[in-house]
Amino acid sequence: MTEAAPPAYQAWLLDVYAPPQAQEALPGDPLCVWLLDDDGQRRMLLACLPVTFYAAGPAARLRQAWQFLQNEPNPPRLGRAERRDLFSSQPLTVMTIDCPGCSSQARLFWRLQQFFPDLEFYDADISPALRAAAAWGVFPLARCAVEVGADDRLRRLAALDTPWELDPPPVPLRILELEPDVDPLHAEPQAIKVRFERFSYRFPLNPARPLLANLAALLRRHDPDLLLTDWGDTWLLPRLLELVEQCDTDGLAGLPLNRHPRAGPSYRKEHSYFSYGQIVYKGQQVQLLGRWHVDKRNALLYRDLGLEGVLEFARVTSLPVQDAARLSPGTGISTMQILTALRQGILIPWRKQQSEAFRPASEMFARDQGGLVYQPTPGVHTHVAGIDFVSMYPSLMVRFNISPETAGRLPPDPDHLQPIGAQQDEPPGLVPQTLAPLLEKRIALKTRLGQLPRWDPRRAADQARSAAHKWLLVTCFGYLGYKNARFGRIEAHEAVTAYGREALLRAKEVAEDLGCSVLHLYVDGLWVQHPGWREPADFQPVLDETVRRTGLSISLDGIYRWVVFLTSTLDRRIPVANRYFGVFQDGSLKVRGIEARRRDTPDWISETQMAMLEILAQAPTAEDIPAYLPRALQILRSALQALANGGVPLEKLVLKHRLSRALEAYRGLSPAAAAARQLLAAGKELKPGQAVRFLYVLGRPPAVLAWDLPAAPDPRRIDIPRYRELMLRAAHTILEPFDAPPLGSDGLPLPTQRRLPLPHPQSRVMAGGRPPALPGD
DNA sequence: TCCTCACGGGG
DNA sequence: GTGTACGTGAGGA
Repeated sequence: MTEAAPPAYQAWLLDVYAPPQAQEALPGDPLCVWLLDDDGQRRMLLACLPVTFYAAGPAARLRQAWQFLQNEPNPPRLGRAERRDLFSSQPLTVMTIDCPGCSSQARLFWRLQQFFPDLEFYDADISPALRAAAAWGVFPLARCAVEVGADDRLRRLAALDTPWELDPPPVPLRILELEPDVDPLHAEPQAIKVRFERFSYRFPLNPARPLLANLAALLRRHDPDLLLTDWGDTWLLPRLLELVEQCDTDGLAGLPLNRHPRAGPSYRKEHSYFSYGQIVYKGQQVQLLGRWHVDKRNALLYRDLGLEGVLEFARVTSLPVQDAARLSPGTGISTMQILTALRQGILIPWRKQQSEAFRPASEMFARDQGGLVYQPTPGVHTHVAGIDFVSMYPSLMVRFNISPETAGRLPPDPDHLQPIGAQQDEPPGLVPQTLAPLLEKRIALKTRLGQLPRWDPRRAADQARSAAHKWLLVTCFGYLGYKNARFGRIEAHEAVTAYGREALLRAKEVAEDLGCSVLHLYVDGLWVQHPGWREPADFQPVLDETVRRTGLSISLDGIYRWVVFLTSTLDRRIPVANRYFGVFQDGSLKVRGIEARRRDTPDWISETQMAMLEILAQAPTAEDIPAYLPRALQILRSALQALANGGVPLEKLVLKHRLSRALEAYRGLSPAAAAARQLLAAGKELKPGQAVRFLYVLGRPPAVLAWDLPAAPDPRRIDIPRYRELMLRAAHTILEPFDAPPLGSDGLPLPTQRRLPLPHPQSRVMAGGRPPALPGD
């Protein structure tokens, strides 16, 4: 960043942002653009990007706003124009407000909406990175052509590739990893560990001066693009900044965390928010300028996707890498829709005003049914294939052009589901346009994954990238029906589920027409049985014909050696839709809804239940299962013995619950709330969305002991009978379908009378209700 | 027997 | 800074 940039060259785009507030008054209101050159230089260039936003409302108010803006210190250029509003058929007349750059736009908009809160605003809250993405066609890590002017400012930036490349050139990023020697929530760290490539260092926290000097030297020497930390948001970086203050070294220059000159990191406060039907807790964040900070412990997306997935997420959404690692996938899909709208000149509402159009309640009930859920035939089944639609909901949106602006004109009933090749007489809407390339790339990635040999090093990266796409595709459906989404519309949401139900029913018809019986249907998947069929090729005609009749792609999840659909534990006559387990022909298990799949189940129980299932999975056919039951029971008995002897590590008995509300808001004293209170008394406050860990102990209910207390738990207090009960219940779940006799408290079969076989209900009820889960594929 | 609370899905 | 299902099962009163 010291040498002058050549007038024209190629580089990777690392980041785009507005200068920090203290430095806003740069001439021309430029953006900061970070580039990584081929010679390894990291360079910050300033770039001008004029932006326009819009206001609409009654003419008299707009005239007042016009006057107001003209009296501002640096008045923007004003005008009148017609623009397309996604939610109305007529173009909208708007006041255009041209600003020299993003910072002045943000300031003007802030002033304007304070004095004119009754006006509607469009394109008003778009981040600089998105503006740049729309104007220049660039995205994070894009390979770019760069032209630099005589004033050393960026004159032209243009992407040479697209986010849809399957094999983007690898970007030689420099990554410095930082972590304390112990979890700072449980102990006071004594040292900080640093890793860069194959070097690692360990610096004591005390005394602070040499620590800071060493870290500063490493930051200068390696100049990393990414600081990858453990607890960097909540502990490490705040602590380092404190030490900088205390030592009164050179201030920020003493520890160059930021690459941006003369700017400190920015903080975001901790908060809890609702996502995916549950409260999520996000700790305080420390964001850097000119380099990225990602706290592995506080970045949801990073935890799930890893670096490769996060980079892919940033590429396809255009979100800056540092944000991409931390945000939820819902933000990603929303960003992509905004970008599509920006590029097409569609107005982007500031706050969504549009709400669900009034409809009589009866009609709501009739239409808003969610995914189709069947009642499975309970018990053990063989010769069953699991068949799933591939990315069903996003595929429906693309194929049937379901989008907020097209939803009102959709055919009223789903009989219009047409086979492949059907003509679309409307241009694709905003949502399908946004999704189509994503779907295409995901399919291409998955196809390639299927062809890569197991040992191929590209597999891991492709898998992470494929997972990033899956997240985006899964959330786009929820966003369509979310009332606060900018481009959401409930009718579009309902159209998707209606088409989905129709497609699933057609698949069922196909299977039945070809002589199969259908054991179960679940939103985007079906389980079909044919006594004579064993090979994938046998079921292929069902797949092919379903593709023909629905126009959607479908895939064979696998053929089961056997699969068990469970009944309700409260009423043995009622099958439940989403509790089942089975073994594919290759011996791998598929397990849904039972204890081992639940996050709140103690590890000891999950592991024992899975170990028992692994034994049953060794049975070559369903008829052989009885011969394998004794070995499964043996596993159970040794687990119970270990429990009785104190041979189970206490951490394997820990239950985890996520707190859904503030502690005061709990009505009764649930086990989780009781444990959280113990922690509060010990000075550890948990916020909604954080998990509380606890053990069951002897005593009056709720007899729990919080796990993260300062004092180590006393093993003698463990409620052994209760854990035994939980374990027997989990064992029962998987053994009962095989008519295994009931178990005594020692895990031995009880010498009682034979039980009656399960009654099989003849009537299959199709339940409504929204799908409990969203099909990705 | 009622009420309250957390979980699922994906990989 | 962004998805407020809905059915099941467990725990407590």
